[in-house]
Amino acid sequence: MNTVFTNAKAGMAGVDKEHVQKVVYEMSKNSPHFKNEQRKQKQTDERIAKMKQRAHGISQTDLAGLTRSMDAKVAHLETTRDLSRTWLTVDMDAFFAACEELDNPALKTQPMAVGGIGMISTANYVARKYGVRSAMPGFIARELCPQLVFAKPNFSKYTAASRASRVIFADYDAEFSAGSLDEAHLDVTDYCNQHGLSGADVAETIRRRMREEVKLTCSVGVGPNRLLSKVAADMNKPDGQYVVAADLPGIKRFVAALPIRKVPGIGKVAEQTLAAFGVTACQGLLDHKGLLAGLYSPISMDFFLASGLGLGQTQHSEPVADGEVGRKGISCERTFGPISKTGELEAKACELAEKLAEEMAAEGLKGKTCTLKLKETTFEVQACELAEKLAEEMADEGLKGKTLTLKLKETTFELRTRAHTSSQFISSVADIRNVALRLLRAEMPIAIRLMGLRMSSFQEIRTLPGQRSLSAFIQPAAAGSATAGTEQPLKQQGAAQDFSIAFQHAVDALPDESEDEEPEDANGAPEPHQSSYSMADDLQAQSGRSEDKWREAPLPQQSDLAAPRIAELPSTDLQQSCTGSVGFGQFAAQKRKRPSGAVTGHKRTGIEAYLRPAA
DNA sequence: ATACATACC
DNA sequence: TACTGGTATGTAT
Repeated sequence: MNTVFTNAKAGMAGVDKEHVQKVVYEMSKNSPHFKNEQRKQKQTDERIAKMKQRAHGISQTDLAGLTRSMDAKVAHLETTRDLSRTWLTVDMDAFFAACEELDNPALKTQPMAVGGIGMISTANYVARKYGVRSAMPGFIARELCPQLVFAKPNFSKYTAASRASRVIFADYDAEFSAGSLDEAHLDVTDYCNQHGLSGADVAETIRRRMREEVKLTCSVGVGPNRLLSKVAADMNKPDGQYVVAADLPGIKRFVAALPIRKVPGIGKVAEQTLAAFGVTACQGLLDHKGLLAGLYSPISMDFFLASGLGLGQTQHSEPVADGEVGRKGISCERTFGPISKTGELEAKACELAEKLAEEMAAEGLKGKTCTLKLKETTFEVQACELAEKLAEEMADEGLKGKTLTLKLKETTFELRTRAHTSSQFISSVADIRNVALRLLRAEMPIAIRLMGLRMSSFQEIRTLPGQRSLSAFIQPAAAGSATAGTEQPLKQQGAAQDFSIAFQHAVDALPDESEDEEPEDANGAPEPHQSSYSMADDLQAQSGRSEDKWREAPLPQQSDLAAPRIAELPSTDLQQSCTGSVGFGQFAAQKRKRPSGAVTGHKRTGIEAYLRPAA
């Protein structure tokens, strides 16, 4: 049973859920994706079974001890409660879709989704009535709503609207944090005190200004911390607001009844594992704290209990220190649809086919062998292109990193990640590509639909005072491109204000902003022929691990970098057929030590069942 | 350090 | 026919 697209969401009231579920199932049931979903569900079921077993082994005595220990934890957490702050979470309504309607008002009355046949990122509220929602593949959406209009995503438009909204936010909290293009968290305590206003007043004002100045609607949550304001922002969507008062009994009542799935950080899996122990609302997190402590990690328990108590961040996280790299990683990933299989790749396939024709004549090779080699080479080309993209993005931010992670999504939708940490910081196309190709070749043969590269472990940039890069100084909010997830306080009110006043002009002007500084290589040609970093040196330095088979593969020659690359790249033998398309996906693999137990200033996602090693 | 999983938008 | 892309973090080894 596929439950992916049937979650209760804003705008889903009155939807024929049974019908939607049936359509989704019928469209999915025979696909590799569905098989993968079933595999993952089985994994979750097994995890739950293990947890049940473990729970069964907990004696009454153990349970009493665990409960006492959790009581102490609750008592401590309670001492950290701060009800003196007023937080706002502002969430734009159907953001991408609303931006498209701004440009084409005729769309307002039609069911419309931003995205394509493969994937939808946002649907307007008309489309949501049909069960169409974000993260739903377009072909299923079209089945649910045949009249559905698809709008092509236009990120510069969304970035411009986002910036216009941030100009407003900055008036109420200069250090607001942007969760994504369409969401922000504001500590409006000082503003409220200075102007004798309530959080609800500010929420009203922001919503009005958003309507007038950006021509979009948003929903606002008000609460004494980020958790509560965020949850509140969802309660009256769209175009509404909700206040969780800074009143302890009221907070406890509000949270007790809150379904755990509403808590940011509790997703589909945690919802299921907790439900297996009777926890469906946040009150259950407190009621069963002893049992849960026997099943989940201390980190998870801190998070569960804080959530159950309605505790959340009350202060902005530390600003990124000068010379520090704010982000932890940067990545590029791509799914190769039919497009990557046609055009250029096919032309190259023909070239190779010609070359191989002679051998075939001499040795009687079959055409199928030729095809397999082409497909493998295709992977390498994709890896090279991703390396180029990644290097470009890193150059934009002046980043150098040590750990490169290759992500592969097989045609079965199973994921594989392979990482290599270099002895030196690298950033050039050549260095990234060399590592990427090594990692990739060790995985051959493989049939994939998605490929990605991620660089992490960045070198801290130690700029001298006054040496901040021009682009970072002028456009702090734009430097990271249109990707979500980076938090960058807006400091440059002057420039941004102008932007807001001339919103439409700004939209037109935007594309220019992304290309500043850093002259590019002529014709996108490869980096200089010598590379600052040699993987061979790394191999020597790390010779203790020579049993890794990818380390034995020959180093790609620098000449491989010259276009056309495909014919020159050495290809290795494939044992089995690669059917399906080629793609990219990439994943983070990284750990940061965090003070456990510190709830404030600690963004937490992902709850894992914690199974202690068998004694 | 590496691999895999979960979560958010 | 057809199910994204980018970032962060937790768990296990």
